[in-house]
Formats: sequence, C-alpha cells, structure tokens
Amino acid sequence: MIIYLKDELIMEKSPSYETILLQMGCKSTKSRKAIIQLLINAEIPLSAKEIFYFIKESGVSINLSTVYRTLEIMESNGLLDKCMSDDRVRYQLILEGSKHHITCTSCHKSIPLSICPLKTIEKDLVNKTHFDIKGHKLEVYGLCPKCRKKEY
Amino acid sequence: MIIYLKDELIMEKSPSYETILLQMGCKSTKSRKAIIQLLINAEIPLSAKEIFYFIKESGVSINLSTVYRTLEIMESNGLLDKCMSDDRVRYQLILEGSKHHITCTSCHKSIPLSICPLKTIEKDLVNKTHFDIKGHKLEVYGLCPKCRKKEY
DNA sequence: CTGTCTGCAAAACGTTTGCATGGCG
DNA sequence: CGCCATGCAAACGTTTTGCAGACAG
Repeated sequence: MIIYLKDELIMEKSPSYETILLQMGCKSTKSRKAIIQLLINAEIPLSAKEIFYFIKESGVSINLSTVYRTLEIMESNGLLDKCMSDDRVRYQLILEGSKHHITCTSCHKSIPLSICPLKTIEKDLVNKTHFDIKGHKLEVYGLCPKCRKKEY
Repeated sequence: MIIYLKDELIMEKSPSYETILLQMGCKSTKSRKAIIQLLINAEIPLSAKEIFYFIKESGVSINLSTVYRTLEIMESNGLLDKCMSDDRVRYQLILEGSKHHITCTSCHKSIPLSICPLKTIEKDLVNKTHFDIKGHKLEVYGLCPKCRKKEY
C-alpha cells in the first residue's frame, strides 16, 4: 500500500465495502463481500477467474457464476472498469476522484494517480470537435522500480 | 472523413495497405488486404465478427479464423489496439503519430487526436513514481455532434 | 416470510488449433 | 516449387442462463 501524503500526483484512496455495496443497491452476502474486498485490496486488474480462485483459496466458498453476476452489477453501476489488460479481460475498481492509473507492464501493479492532464485541454477539445464530452480514460504504462531492477 | 488542415488538435492520417503489410512482414493476400483496408477506413473500433461480416457482405469470401489470425499478427506487431469498447473486444488501427482518440459513446465513431496531454506531466510523473514509462493511452468519450442532436 | 442471491449444470458464445488444400513469391 | 496462408471443423476457454434451494432483510 503506497501512500504519499501531501503529494498531488500519487494517491491511494480506499473506499469501504459498505460504501460500494450501497452504491450497488443490493443485499450483503459473503460472496459479494469477498469480491468487493478483493477488488479494493488488489493492486492489479483481475480477471473473473483470478477473482474466483483468489477467494476460493482464501477459504471462502464461491461460484464463478456469482463472480460474473457481481462484476456485472458493479460495472453497470459505474463502479468497475472492464478493460483489456495483459491481453485478457480484467476488472479494476474505479476509485472515486482517481480515474487514472500508472501500471507496470511486468508485474501489473497499478497505482492510481490524482492528476488529470485532460483538464487543461478539455475546453479546447470541445471547441474543435463539438463533442459533448462525458468522460475520459488515461492509462500510463511502464516498468515499476522493482521490475526495472529485475531487467538489470 | 474529417480533415482539419492546420489544426493541431484533430488529425486524420491514413496509412496505406502496403505500409502496414510491410510492417507485418508477411505475404499479401486478398483476405489480409480486405481486413487492413477495412480497419484503415473504419471510423469505429470493430470486433472480429464485425470485420468478418463487413468483408463477407462486400462480396469478398473470408473465414473467421483468418480474421483472428490476421488481427493477431497486427496486434503483435504493435499496429493494432485491442480494447474493450461498448462492452466488447474490439480492434482499432494505431495510427502513426496519433495514439489518442475521441470516441462517440452512441455511434462509436472515433476521431484521432494529434495532441498529447501527457507530455506536460511525464517528467513529473517519472520523478514521483520512479517508473520507467514506456507508453500511455488516452481515450476521451462523449457524444458527437450528430448524436447530440438525436438526443434533443 | 418474501424476494433476492447462490450453486449447479448446461448452453451459448468467442477464440484457438490441427490438418489438408490452395496460392503467393 | 516450396512455404506460407486459408478454410473447415473440432476443441477449447469464457461467459451466460434457467432453475431449485438457500439466505438476507
């Protein structure tokens, strides 16, 4: 868990299980708790299968269908980002106030960023494209300090 | 086809089939030509199945396996971006010098952008995260002028 | 107690693969 | 002509679905 206080660039902000469940508007069950908790703690985007196995190996019995169904609810509530990562479909919690990440292409660790470079160009973009801009997504890729060392 | 000359923000740059084939380092066939040409002309990210049907309906006989195999080659050569778009896996040509797009969430039309807002913050990012930044991806979402009107 | 959620098994779907044939260079 | 690419069909992995029983509120 990385926390840089007074740093405007890097940020780690963990929502609570309760908050997320509330936003999902559904009942609290042990499966959902395990899935949400895992996504909160995960530093890398996870596939449905990975989520399933992680939880199973932690001793909580769970079914793959339940994982898919829970992810579906979270996604439709705008809480989860479904993306292609490492050539697989993976899911990552959308942290409030932090839509952007810097991700390691080697270990897939993902650190949320608090900056948003789009703010500077958004108005200009609207003027040129006449789009009604609803949102955006920024992903930065590279090697984290640890993996950098491994590659000498 | 949108072209704004002398505009630093929006850009449309079409590579040729020959250039792409050369970068792929493989034989020229009618299937590959059809796939690459379609991706060059497409204004929206396409799924494998869509590519397959578009080409078939244009009168060129083609097989789904061939589509997948060609997309695989293009992707591994860094010519194609495989992403989740409209909740499906879709492919989009990576235009040289233009890695970013503004995409309509309604009709999925995608316009390449020539600006790169990351340049301004990249150095700062390196200092803070100590990542060896290899690349990045920016996607802007919204409603294009046409779809804006449809929604009154 | 009621409606929602889960587990299970089967189905549906998307993607990959092996092999024989076809076609580019 | 030799090798690479294609078509086909089957295999494979992922995701979805229907249903009966379990459980939260």
